[in-house]
Amino acid sequence: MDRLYRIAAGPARFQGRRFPRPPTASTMIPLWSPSMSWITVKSAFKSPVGTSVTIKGWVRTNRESKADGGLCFLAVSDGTCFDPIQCVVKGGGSSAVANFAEVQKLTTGCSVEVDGEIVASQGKGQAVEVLVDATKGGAVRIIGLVENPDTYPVANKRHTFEYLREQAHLRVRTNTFGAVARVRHTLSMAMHRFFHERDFFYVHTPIITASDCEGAGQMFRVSTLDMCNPPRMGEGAEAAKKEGTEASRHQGTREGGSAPSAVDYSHDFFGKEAHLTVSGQLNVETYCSALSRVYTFGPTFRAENSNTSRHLAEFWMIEPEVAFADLKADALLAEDFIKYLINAVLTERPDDMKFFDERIETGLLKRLGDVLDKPFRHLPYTEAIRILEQAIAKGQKFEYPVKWGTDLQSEHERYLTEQHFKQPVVLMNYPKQIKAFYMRLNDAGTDGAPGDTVAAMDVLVPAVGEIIGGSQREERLDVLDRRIEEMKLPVKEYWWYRDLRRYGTVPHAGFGLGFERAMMFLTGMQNVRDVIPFPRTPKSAEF
RNA sequence: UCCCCGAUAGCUCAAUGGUAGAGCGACCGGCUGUUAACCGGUAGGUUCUAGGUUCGAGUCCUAGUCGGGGAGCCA
Repeated sequence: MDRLYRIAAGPARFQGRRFPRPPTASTMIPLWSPSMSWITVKSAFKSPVGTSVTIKGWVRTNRESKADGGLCFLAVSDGTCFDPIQCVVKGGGSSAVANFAEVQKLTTGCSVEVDGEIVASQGKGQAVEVLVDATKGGAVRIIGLVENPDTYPVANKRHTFEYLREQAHLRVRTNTFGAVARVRHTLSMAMHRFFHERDFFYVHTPIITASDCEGAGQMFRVSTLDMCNPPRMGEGAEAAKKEGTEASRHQGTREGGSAPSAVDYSHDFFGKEAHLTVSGQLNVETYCSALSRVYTFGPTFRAENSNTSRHLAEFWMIEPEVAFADLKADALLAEDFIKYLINAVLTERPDDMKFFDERIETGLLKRLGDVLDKPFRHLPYTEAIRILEQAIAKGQKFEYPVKWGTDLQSEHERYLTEQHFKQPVVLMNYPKQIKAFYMRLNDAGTDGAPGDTVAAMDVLVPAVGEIIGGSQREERLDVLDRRIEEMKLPVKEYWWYRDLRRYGTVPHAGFGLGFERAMMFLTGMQNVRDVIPFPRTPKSAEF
């Protein structure tokens, strides 16, 4: 400890023993202090006029002028805020920096270190700028040039998002993707803060799962077996070994002859089949049954062949779980959560949000403000069906029929949230046959439903659609077992999940919020591939 | 996975089956406390891949690859 921190006060005593006093914010002297030698562009903007500063960053644009015997206007960004800072580099007389000829040749993307003075700007477009005058110690040190500016992938001009996706390693240097990155960070922090402030504990649920019981779509296999010659079950094992790769080559064509027997996963790394997780919920429920309020936030994997602007093979999901909570409480938590996130990005990243409002989605700020103003509309599924049927009777056209007991289609959800209510809608109490086994069975006739319903909820928001899916969980072992049986699931696999209902079961509820969908909702970005740094989609895992 | 659309200069897009074009960007010059600058000039192409039709294919046909929009699945 004393190697890292200088201890300001003497040793403390705890139960009679001497301990170094734990460092506090006021006694910690940071070892890593870049502000000693340079400051961020963000803090340069906040520095008073007259301050000598050094900044480091990348050139966004370089404009030249013949005024004052020669000037270069370097817009330099270090990503710490939306705006680059303008550095006015002198090129005439004794004020000229020594390497002015090189500075003139700087192009978009070059990295530089600039010494100068914060001054009030003479031009329009910025309040302050960095004056680089050699007589006042001003200098520009070139750190890295852009070789062949003609082919620099993110030249200073408009690019389509489709093109920039192919330049994912450089796209974060653009206005849009820099803003996305900062808002994404802000959203992560706000999300943790929201739960932390409400006594939730962050639980790291596993990425690899060996239980095939999560049941939320196709999974990616995790294996260390030799794909060309995997061990086989029973007698087939010997045959497969003899035939070598021949056997596996015929795996796909199971016609005639002896089909190779199933792969013996007892020889695999975990001794059984393993996959990447599709949800942390079942695991987090175990911690909920001891810590009361928990959440998990991590990557989630779906091997579905989904080719849409709203799906990724690898995405991040936030899943809170609350003990002693019912569906109503769950819905209110979800609403508080979404509003907290909106407020956080609006107050913490006003520069980026202004940009999204002006260039990405006109009216974004108003849309988000409207969501903050009104309570979410709660609506039973059964009532939603009635509204949709009435809409059809009045002439509204849908591609898919509306019928109690079937899932609502995207077009139905969009109608409800974008046209009928024009605000976020929480749909509740869905027919049991279209929802997962762990959702709590409602009493017969809840909301006047003609069939059995479960305590499920979906939060639908304009422009994005389903952003949250959640439910009250089935805490009654006998009812849970009946549901597992009805859905023909392997009850043995759920032994530890069932244990939670055997030993001190409690009502509990939770939801899952797709982090990238929240990003789309908050930024107005229309493609999920543009709100995650390195998107993974079918046929695409570059970078 | 299904339906529709697309792939031509670094980028965005034109080009009736008959010599490959523009804007932006880059480079050079002019002008300017500039800032989506402006004006003039220069360079830049195996038209996604493989077949096919044709005297002749960027253009028509077949297959494939990749990309986009929509749908399903969902978050």
